[in-house]
Amino acid sequence: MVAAMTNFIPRVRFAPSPTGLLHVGNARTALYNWLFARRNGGLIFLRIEDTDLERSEARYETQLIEDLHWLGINWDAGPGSSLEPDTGDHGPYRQSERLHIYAEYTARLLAEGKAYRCFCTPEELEAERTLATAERRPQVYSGRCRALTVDEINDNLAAGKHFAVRLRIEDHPLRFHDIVRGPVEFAADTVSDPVLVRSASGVSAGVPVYNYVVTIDDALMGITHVIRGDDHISNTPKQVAIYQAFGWPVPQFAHLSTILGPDRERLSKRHGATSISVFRQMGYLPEAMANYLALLGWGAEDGKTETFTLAELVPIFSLERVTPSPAIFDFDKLNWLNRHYMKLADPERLAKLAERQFCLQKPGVFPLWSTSELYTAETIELLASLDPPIYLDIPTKEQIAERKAWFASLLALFLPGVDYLAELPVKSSFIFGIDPDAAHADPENAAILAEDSARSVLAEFASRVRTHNGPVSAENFKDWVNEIKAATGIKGKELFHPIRIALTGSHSGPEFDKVIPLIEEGAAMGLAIPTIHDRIEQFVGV
RNA sequence: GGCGCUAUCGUCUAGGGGUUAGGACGUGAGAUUCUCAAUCUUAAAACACGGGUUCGAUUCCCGUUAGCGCUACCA
Repeated sequence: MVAAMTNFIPRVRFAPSPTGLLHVGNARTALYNWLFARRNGGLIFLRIEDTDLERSEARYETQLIEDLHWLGINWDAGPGSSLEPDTGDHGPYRQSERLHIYAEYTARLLAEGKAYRCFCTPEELEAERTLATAERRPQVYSGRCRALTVDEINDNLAAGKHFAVRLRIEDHPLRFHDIVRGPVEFAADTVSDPVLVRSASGVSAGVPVYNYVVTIDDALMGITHVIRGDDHISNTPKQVAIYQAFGWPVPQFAHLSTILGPDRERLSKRHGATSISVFRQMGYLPEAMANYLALLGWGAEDGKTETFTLAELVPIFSLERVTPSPAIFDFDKLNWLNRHYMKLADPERLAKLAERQFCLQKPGVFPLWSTSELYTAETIELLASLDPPIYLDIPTKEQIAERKAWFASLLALFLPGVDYLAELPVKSSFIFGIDPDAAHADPENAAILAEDSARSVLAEFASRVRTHNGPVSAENFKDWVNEIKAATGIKGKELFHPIRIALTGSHSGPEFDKVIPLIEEGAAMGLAIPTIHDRIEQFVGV
């Protein structure tokens, strides 16, 4: 590799437009840039492409930075850089703050005759294009204004005609090396002389266009490897021509394939979650997301290993192993990875993240302890010692410990069955109470409950619950089940299903000897959770 | 229409002139369980098509087809 030859330091950039939430495709581009930079001892910059002032919004930039950090990606310069202030030696890193830079380069190109003024109107250009399509030719600009004489130009200027600045494409093939696709070549006559600077009157008058700006920025920032989406392949010959016109070295390119939805169309909102923020809100773990993204278009050399931390990825990542073909986003595999990382995750961290999900979905019961984290024990004591005392409506230390333990057993019970944390409150919903009417109304439940055996089981069970004092333990439950089995001769499904429906609203769910204590302990703790007794009264009372 | 990119199980991929074409997700079956999930075991599942080159091609070349991207004075 080039890097091995000298003390050459690769420089890459991630250059998103802050016009929306960070999409998984862009996130993967960012990740590959980051991995490449870290692998090769290079530098990575974040450059905000906000020249589209109408669509760009500051809040998207903030969110973007947050999402990248969440994934574990950092950068050496640019907004949000943790390593260097925004004033890096090649800044500023927002294109809107760089507008003053480009004019001198345009002047230089014009002076050297490498660019020219184009006075063609949009209508004329449109007519050229329709003609070209009709004649089955490539839609390239005719180059009509290339040969304008000095007098003609001056006349046009004097007449107040608007002009764009176009680059003169030399008559030789435009080639570039693409690390993931190999050599790519475009014939010169299939590429229009690109517009560098707009002519149109109005706000965008004289504003340089994307292809031009990107190229100048990349060159000025010393970018050596341009790693980006493959929707830029067709832009690349134009950019190469710009590098050549300035006599700048052409960087290496790596065009990453598109990420598709299950229907082979570009992944979009109608396929479900597509932005990093949304996955994050749903309670996906960043290490799962990063791992999945890394796997989407890249594979380890052994062809077998699939789970990697970012740190493990860095030493083995290589752009040469990136696949050129488009990849379909597989939610199932992401879920599998997320389950994998949930098993490995620190329980405290998981509990914190999970509690957040419950706070959103079960506000009547939660938060269990997180409010208390806003106050120190000293503050609480101090307030309580005032005259008159102020008691904060927050749990005591003992209560918090108790609740954390309870929540931990809830997690232990339900975590294996969920793909991501937001599913937790849904799957465990019955712990917090059920709707007896809905439970009866369910057709499968109704069929089970209609059996005579179900009636006798429930009657037997209810009488035991009613005569029992205090919380029902797993032992109590086991004894009762055995007693009922002996008394009625009913066993197996016929025995368990009706009880399960009465207690949980469904004929399937986690083991009773875990569920029963969870319910009773939660209720005993004063959480808004109906006891076994409450549930039976409610259910058989219907 | 033009230009370009792509093509191995349903999906992500490994491989590479001679292989039982490997792994993972998902799916099926079995074990376990009152049930679900989890877990373990196990099975099915692929080189798009047609021509070359070659003793031999899924692998190299050409073409076809299909998919996607670009085709703007958007980014």
